[in-house]
Amino acid sequence: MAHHDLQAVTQECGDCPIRHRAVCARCESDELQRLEQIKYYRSYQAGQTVIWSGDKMDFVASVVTGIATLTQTMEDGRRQMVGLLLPSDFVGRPGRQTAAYDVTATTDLVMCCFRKKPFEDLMTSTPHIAQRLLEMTLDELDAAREWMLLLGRKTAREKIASLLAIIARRDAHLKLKSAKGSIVFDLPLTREEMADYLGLTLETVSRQVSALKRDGVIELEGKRHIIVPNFDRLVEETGDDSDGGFLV
Amino acid sequence: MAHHDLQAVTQECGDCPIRHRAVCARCESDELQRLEQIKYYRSYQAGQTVIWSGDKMDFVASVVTGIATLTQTMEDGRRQMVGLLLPSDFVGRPGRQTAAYDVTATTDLVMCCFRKKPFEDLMTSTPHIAQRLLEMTLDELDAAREWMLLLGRKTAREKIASLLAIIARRDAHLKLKSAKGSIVFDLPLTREEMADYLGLTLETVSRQVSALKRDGVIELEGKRHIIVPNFDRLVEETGDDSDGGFLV
DNA sequence: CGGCGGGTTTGATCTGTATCAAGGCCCTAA
DNA sequence: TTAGGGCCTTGATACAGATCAAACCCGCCG
Repeated sequence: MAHHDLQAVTQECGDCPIRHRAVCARCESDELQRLEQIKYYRSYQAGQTVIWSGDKMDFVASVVTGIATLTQTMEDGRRQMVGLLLPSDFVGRPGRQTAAYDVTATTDLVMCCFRKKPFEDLMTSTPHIAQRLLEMTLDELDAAREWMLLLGRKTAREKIASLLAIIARRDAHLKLKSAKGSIVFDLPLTREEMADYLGLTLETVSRQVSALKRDGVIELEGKRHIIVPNFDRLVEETGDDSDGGFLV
Repeated sequence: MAHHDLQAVTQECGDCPIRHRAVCARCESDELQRLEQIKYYRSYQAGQTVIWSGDKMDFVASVVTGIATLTQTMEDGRRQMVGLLLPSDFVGRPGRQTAAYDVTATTDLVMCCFRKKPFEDLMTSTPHIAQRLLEMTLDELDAAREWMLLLGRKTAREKIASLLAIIARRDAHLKLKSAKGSIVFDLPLTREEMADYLGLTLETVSRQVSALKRDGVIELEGKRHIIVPNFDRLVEETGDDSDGGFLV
């Protein structure tokens, strides 16, 4: 199960998701205790940069609320998003000194941080944490490979449909399903951020969103509020095997 | 250090690289002993499929010699390579039943396999293995993200240059440096495989290789033998920050 | 109320890469 | 020796998406 219901997490494990994601699955109370002792919180405003690529990064962290992105930028300014961090996702790499990517808050953001050194110590002494982190990293690697197929081989229309399906799917449980089974959600990204995610320009994103609307695949209320009347129809547009299209 | 010299590995740790990559770094003799007991070897001919996406996969493995690829294929036949496995790289995922990608031998290939169940048992009982695997997976994730930037934002010429630089770099220590500092190596991939790696068509790959040759960035002997007279010049063509261009 | 700015849409045009097609090179087998 | 088949190159053309440019929407502030 790639993503947990945030509410369930917080109910089960207190306010810090990493306790669930990284430990709780097989937790022992003294491990929790020790994590508890080294954690602290940081908040960021929408648009704020959490850390720049190349900067010293002396903590690892887990997203509590809000959304952050990992991006790479080329010298001439071309940008590619390489990670989209949702609540309970993990940032940072044990054993690395400096950040490899720009991390930016795209919404207001709260992260639960652990200073790197104590966290690494904890990791070597409590095997469950490394195992949990391994599982999470393997999930991320799978997601990255899915993303590579999208970037390398999908058309603009398929890319947009895929992104909408990903967003609809990942937090389907938080969203309203209207009586007749429509799925409704708000885009957490600007057109430009969508473009950076998909390897397109913002104009192309805008055009393809309009095209999907014109063709009745989605409906729009304002710029950000999306209604998907028929999820299967959307999945057909992604180019993916349809059976991957389960909705939790 | 992302890749180890295969010879050093085999000298140090016997004939099975995973012993080094997954364990040796902090090894204890009884762990080695137990890995030893569950390992076995499999060989494949160039072009042979190791496993199809969706097939049952009851082992994990490590490449001993040769090269394998991970690819994803869409229903209509579009293909994207999502992994390039070199000696000492790891395949398979503890905790997953079925293969997520097609695995293909692009050269003759020898893999060192471990049946999944005993390997998982070993993993839960010896923390070093999970930690080693975590490091390796994080390296792969970094590589995947680099690859995403390439697929999403680089031009065809930059993609080709990047791939050549990656190949040149990864096994620089195996290759001849001629007197005046040229780097020389053989492409392990066909034009079509390069295209699947880069999200291009084989015609575009061919044209851009010719263009780099015409512009003196590389020299060709036959179709596969590459001479890079000036590595820094090649790196300039990749679009990457130059300081990433260290040559081990 | 009016102006302003960020995010967005839409139009016109350009261009890099795909597509379609032909031919070359080299190895192997008859 | 020739024939066949991978693999690769090159040319002509088509087209998806980029680029350049203008205008829209809407919330905010003076």
